[in-house]
Amino acid sequence: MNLDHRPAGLVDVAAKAGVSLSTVSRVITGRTRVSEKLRAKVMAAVDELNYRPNAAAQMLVSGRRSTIAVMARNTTRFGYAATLEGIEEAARAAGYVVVITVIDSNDAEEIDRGVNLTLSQFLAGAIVIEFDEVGVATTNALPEDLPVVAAAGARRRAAERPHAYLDDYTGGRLATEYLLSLGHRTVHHIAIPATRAQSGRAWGWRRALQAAGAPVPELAQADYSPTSGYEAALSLIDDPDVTAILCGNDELAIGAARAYQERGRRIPESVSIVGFDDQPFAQMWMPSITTVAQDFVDLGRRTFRLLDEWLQTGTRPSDSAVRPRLVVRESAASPR
Amino acid sequence: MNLDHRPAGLVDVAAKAGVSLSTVSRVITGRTRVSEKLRAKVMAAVDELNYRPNAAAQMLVSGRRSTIAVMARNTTRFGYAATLEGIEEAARAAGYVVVITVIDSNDAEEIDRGVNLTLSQFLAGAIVIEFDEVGVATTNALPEDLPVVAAAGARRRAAERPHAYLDDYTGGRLATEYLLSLGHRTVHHIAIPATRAQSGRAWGWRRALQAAGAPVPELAQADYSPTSGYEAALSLIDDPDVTAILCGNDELAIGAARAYQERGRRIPESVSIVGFDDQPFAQMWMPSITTVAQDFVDLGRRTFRLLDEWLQTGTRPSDSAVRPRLVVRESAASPR
DNA sequence: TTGTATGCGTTATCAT
DNA sequence: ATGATAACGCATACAA
Repeated sequence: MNLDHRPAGLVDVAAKAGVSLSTVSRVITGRTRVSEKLRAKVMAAVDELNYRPNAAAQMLVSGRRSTIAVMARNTTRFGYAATLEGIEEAARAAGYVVVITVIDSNDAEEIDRGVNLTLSQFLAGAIVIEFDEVGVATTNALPEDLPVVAAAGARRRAAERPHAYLDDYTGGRLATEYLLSLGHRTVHHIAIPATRAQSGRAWGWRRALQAAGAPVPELAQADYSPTSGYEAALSLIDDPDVTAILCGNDELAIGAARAYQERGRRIPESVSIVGFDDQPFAQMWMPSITTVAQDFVDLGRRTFRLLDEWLQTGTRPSDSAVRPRLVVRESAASPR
Repeated sequence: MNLDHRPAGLVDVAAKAGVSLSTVSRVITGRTRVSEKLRAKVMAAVDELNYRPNAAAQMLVSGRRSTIAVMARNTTRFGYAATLEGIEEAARAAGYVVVITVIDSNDAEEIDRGVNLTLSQFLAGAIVIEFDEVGVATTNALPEDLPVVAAAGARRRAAERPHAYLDDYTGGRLATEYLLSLGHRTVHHIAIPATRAQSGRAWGWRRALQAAGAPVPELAQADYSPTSGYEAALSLIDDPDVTAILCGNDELAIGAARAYQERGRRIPESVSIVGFDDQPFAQMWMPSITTVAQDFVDLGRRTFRLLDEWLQTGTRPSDSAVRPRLVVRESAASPR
């Protein structure tokens, strides 16, 4: 039958059902009443021809945009992936389709390519996962007139764009205060990369130390990987003053833990280690890792809600914070 | 100036540049030669008006589809996330945009909702991450006339769709043979869920055992999480015949390792444990986990290439396998 | 090389 | 309640 491969259109359905094109359109969209009789005929034709509306045409004429873009540097690391999950889930529930673009590097040209590819879509809005500098640069590269919200790893003071954020400043304080309350003289910090001079968690760590009148050690910079936590720990391991380490994420904490354990140092007897994020392996580790839980999936949902609110009401939404929670497990205890 | 918020169109640019609409179209698409003089004027107008082509209109008229859909049950677990990464990377390089839809459950209605949402896009093709039964069901729910390829966790004999797959049958054999060669009388298996009666790796495990004339123990069924590996190990832990365990993934291996170590059983002295996937934590565990490395990112790339080939040539591509590799570390050794 | 005219599949505005 | 018809923004065959 259908010899040429062009998919059936409204006209084809109309012809087969013996009604006008606009009647078919009406039963498809369902916005206007149509007699039961015709509706049935149309549905039959739709089924038979296996008709699917052409999204491009619909968008063109209606101007209705139903896809949102998510831009991120990474999609596999725990925090990023979980945030994406939250966004996708909320977006799908609201009838939006999600296109994802990863921007691998901070190179301006690279960013431009990604932005252009994404913008070639007919977008309702965009969400940037702004856990790193690439994210920040991406947000800045996006046009002013597109509704853009960010999922951020920390609060931004003077952000031009609305954002939902993890209150990791508070998380950093919480963890540090906990360690101090255990009797540690001070707390060292192995830090993840930050979008600013220092991450929110590093900031909270510093504040808590200062507030307690404790010395503020120089922080050890790492990236996100267990290996880098391992190496950072090696630089601390011979220092007898190091009795407690707050790590910027659980990967670092696990890497650091391994560095100590390999050398025969027991945790928490010899050093206390606290992580960040509460990712699945944290509680499986031996000893299980005390950590600051951050609900990334919720962050993703909130971020989408911000965007949705903007699109619905037309007014810029205000920022939204997700609170961290200290999860006490086995890797931290009183010194000695 | 631009009081009403309608974005600039080809007409606006043409007016401002003082040329015809089609000239503008030509410089935008770049498919036809335009004099340098006019091209410059047009570009200036484009810049000034900040013109962006309307993707919907372009698609409608050209019929060119440039977005592909990825459907998956999950996007955060290691294998899924890494596969998605590979797909996205390859697709972006080829100029495609990726929309992602997660199908949370095996419920037919749920699947239909996801499929319809996705298909409402103007798709060039779709990729299903078929690591589980939901993936299989999703593939089946997709229309025949849409180019669909699958990224599978194992080879499918009579698959209706082209697919790239992890040759985890071979991986299972490799790991089992290795354990046997170490001197173990047999190897137990803690299995991940499978899309068929048993996973490819379970099949390879069984075959290797049979080929060696070793007894084939009943397998312990688990899901994907460390916790379930922990629990499965608990059911094995009192059996003195269990000297070697092959786990369906590294999460299970780590969970199982913890179960033994918690009870004071040393690894590999007391039991050998081998994992699957080689995810980042495998080498951080103490002892580091011997595992079968699977390159999920490569799987993603290959899957996209299959689809791309199909779209370019118009002919169904043939399947593509990614080979596993045994990574020997510390968690397996000769018994006693 | 450049401009004019037509049509892509749909929704929305008119009549009827 | 239903049917004609005019946009929507762009690419392209054709004319100049």
